Amino acid sequence: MSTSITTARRAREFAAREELILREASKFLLERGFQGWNMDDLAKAVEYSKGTLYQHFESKEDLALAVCTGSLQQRSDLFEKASQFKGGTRERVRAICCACCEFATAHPDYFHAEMTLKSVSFWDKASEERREDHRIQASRCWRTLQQIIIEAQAIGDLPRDRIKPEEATFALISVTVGSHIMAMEGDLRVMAGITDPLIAVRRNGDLMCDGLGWKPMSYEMDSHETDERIVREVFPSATWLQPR
Amino acid sequence: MSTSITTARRAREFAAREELILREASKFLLERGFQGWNMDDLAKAVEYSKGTLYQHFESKEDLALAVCTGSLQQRSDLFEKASQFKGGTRERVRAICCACCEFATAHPDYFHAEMTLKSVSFWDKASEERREDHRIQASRCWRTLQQIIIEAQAIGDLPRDRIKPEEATFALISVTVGSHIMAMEGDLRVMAGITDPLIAVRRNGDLMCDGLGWKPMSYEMDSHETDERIVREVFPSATWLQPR
DNA sequence: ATCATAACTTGACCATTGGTCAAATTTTGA
DNA sequence: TCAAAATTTGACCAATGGTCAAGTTATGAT
Repeated sequence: MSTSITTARRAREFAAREELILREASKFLLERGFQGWNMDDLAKAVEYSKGTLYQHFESKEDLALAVCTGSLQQRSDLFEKASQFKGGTRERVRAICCACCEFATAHPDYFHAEMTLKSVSFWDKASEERREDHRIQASRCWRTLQQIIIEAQAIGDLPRDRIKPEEATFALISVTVGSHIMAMEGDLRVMAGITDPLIAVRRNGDLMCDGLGWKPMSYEMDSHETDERIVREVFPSATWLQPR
Repeated sequence: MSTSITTARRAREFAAREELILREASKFLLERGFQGWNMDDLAKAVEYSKGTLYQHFESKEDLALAVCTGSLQQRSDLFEKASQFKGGTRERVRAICCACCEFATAHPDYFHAEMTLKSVSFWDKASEERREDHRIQASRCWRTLQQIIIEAQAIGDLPRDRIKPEEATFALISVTVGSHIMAMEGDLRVMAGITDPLIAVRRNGDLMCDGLGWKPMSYEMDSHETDERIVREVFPSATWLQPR
């Protein structure tokens, strides 16, 4: 009876419960921030005792990191989906920016949570395994974007002499993350006169691409029309694209 | 005796002690993150009792926000100093980017702390007065940059038809913040092959300016020579500029 | 010099919460 | 039907943010 017939079901139930915990914790974390909830609340919400929670996660930080990694995985999934959009390289980066918008709609406060976790004292308290998972997902995002950049340089849409692919990837990731964080900031939105923060995210991505010399330039293409095609083909259930 | 002769000294002593508390708390916050220290540790470090700390700050969050606002004030000061650099508009944005490098050197973990504080549950626990102070400092940064952009559009260095000044400001603030955060990320630095993160920060600022169509373009100017002039004239004690 | 009052400082104490573990409960397979 | 194994539980502990009555010091009038 080394592998009983029940072990498979057990494993499935265990995984399902972990899902449940992650789902509830995700709500708490994104709505209230790391400090805004406690493990007793969560135990009550999932209808298991606290001890059971600690059978899945070795600390509150470990759990929060797992939640973030889950979000990041979805982000990577969206990136990969976007990168398969049929079109020129420049349109495909635009699709990546659209993936960011799709992600931001589903996880509006992800980056705050993420930044909180990056503080030394948090990161240390999570398990090494969980940290590794997070690194893996982060690198998936990175590689998806980098792939498009390499291709663009090979085709000649993006200058090869001016910038190295890693530098371009770094620039685009930076502007995307920065725009997200800033766009979610209430006061800044007012100052910037932003009505739709997600348009601003895509716009900033465009500007960075222009800076990289990525052809065609943003003022040579119809962004809105491109967005409509991308949404139709890749994110049909998107809610964030306003009609013109 | 409505205003005794001692009241002035008292006020001075009070202010001095607040400085002391902020200085120590700043060390703790930037080295260990919000969770990495407690009020007892801090009380011991400043050699006052915990009760006295709470005469200055109404909660740990309130104190942490005050620390961040202090950092942000220094950031704004550096921005204003940089904006007075004698040179073309494009050189002056470069000077702002240099101010960011100067700031990042002195406050390497500022943005992590800042992001942590932005979580709902933190922000709520700080006093309204302290939150207002923070808003004021944030808007100083914003306005300094915006001023240069308006000037550049007036002179004709920056196209007026393509983008509104607030949009340009938003784009540059976003890329700066994003670059900072990403540049401090160990794993990403490896992937991006970055040896000096602060060069990458300035480079991204350059690329965004290029995207905005800000003349002269980055490939038409000698960035390193510009940096040397900026450092000599505005940040003479800077340590972050490598010789060519 | 003395003293009543005001201003300030202190640290014992409280409530909350992350984390543990012995005991209780349930499941398993014979 | 039952003993052993696996799982779940929640009382309990330690750490820590925050309070406040008691203690200490400074003040200015006499």
